Amino acid sequence: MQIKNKHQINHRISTDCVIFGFDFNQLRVLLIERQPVEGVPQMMALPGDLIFEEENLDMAAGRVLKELTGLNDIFLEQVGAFGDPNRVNKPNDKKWLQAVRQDPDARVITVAYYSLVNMNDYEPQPSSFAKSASWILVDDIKELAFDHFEIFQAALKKLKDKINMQPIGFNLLPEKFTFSQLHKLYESILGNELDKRNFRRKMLKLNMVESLDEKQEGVPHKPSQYFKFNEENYLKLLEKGFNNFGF
Amino acid sequence: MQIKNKHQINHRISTDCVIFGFDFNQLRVLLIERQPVEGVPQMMALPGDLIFEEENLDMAAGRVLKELTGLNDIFLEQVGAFGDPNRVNKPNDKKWLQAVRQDPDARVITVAYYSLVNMNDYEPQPSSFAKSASWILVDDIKELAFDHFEIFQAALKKLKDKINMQPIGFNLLPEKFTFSQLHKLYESILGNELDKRNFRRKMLKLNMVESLDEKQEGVPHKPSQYFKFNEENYLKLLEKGFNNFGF
DNA sequence: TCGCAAAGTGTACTTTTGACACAAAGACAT
DNA sequence: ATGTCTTTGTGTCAAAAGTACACTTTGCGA
Repeated sequence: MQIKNKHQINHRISTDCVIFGFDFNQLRVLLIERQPVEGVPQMMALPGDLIFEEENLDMAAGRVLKELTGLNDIFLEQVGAFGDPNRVNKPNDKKWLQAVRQDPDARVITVAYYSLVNMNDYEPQPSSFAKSASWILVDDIKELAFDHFEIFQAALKKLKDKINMQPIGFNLLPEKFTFSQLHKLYESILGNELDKRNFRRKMLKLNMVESLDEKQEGVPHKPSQYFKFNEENYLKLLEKGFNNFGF
Repeated sequence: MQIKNKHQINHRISTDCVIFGFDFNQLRVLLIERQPVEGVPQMMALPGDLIFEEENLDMAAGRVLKELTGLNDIFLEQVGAFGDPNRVNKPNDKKWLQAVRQDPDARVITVAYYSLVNMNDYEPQPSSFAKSASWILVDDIKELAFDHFEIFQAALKKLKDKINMQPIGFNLLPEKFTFSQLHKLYESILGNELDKRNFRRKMLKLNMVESLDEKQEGVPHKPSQYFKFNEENYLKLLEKGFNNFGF
């Protein structure tokens, strides 16, 4: 192992975000439509951007999220780094091209994040790339540009694993929610059915949700009670050396 | 968000490896002694290197592992990307200095990996940085150079979480092992005691280990049976939609 | 007042967990 | 050969958790 010029390679680092939302029925991801490019099949992509000079990784991901959704202080966690010198499709919007042209040998490494947002809070932003954003059903995502499909899969797996270890699902719901919304959310994330009664029993036993003195109104059936997440009780659970919900 | 020069920043990407080993009693990590540098307190560091031109991330981590331990085809998994433009201590061995000097603004981003090796297979390599490597008890690691302590903690957490989801612990043991070695291994990783009988019962129920027709010899006490990991049975478990061992 | 649609509730059975103590095997020293 | 030392290996019982399953309640609207 010697000192060689081959170390002296430039890298472009970007960040891509897998932004999950929940429409009270199914799980969705916010994807952007890429500009059509000749000879390249049109595919959707994860929102992302190059990293600015004065930013660290988390800040860059937060910025992408903010520019796209208008949201701040949102659940955001790293998935990992992806990238290969032989990466097939190079990105081709203007910024990327400009950056890459100046140094054609630059490799692209992307640090992926996933984020959980309450879809109701989302408002499309006027920024250039945000205009073409839309919420796509997770089950309908079959391919994405670049290596974004691989990133998406890794993010989804991470979400599945983590929902068993931390109460992160509440980030996808409004502050007040019904039990069936919560139930459906867990089913959507985990990808399988959960018995309604057993789910409710376990949730209540864990003591993580708290019933509010408020009911649904105007629904053509028995109105459901509203609940909210109780963080204090969750912290108590943690102190007891808790580590797996077992869903 | 406009096209600005601030995008045009160069990055050095390195990889650092948290290499875990198990001495049949406690968990250890392979650390290297850094060259003493004036004015900088002497601390141990994770082995790592810049990424070569023709490599992808996984290959670079594999190369570091190989140069240090002589081992190939070892369990190796990404922990994540770390790095901050304001990173306090910059590395200071020669390669790093040379690389960084040519572009003093270059930011360092490191992609961390963790690896599980059988300590018995390890043989110190003659390569420069491998000479100063030694196995340090996990419990004795209180500080490391750069942001390596943070990386180490993230790797250890990942190991703890993952041992409940996949049978990765066997990578730390020889092919044949005794039940108490396995038991002690799980205790070392999880950081708490596990009841001997209950541990054995669960392991056997899961059907992941298989008893061999071979016993310890020459030990001044009742010799223990040898066991080995049974991968087939584990795959059957997976098919049943298995996801958590619950240790 | 009837029908509809979703909410909300309990029980019996099985499986898993958790706590706990003593006999068995072999090496070695006397 | 006998005793001592050290670690292996084993079973039970009670409590907790998980699983499977169906009917009543509520409010709206026709």
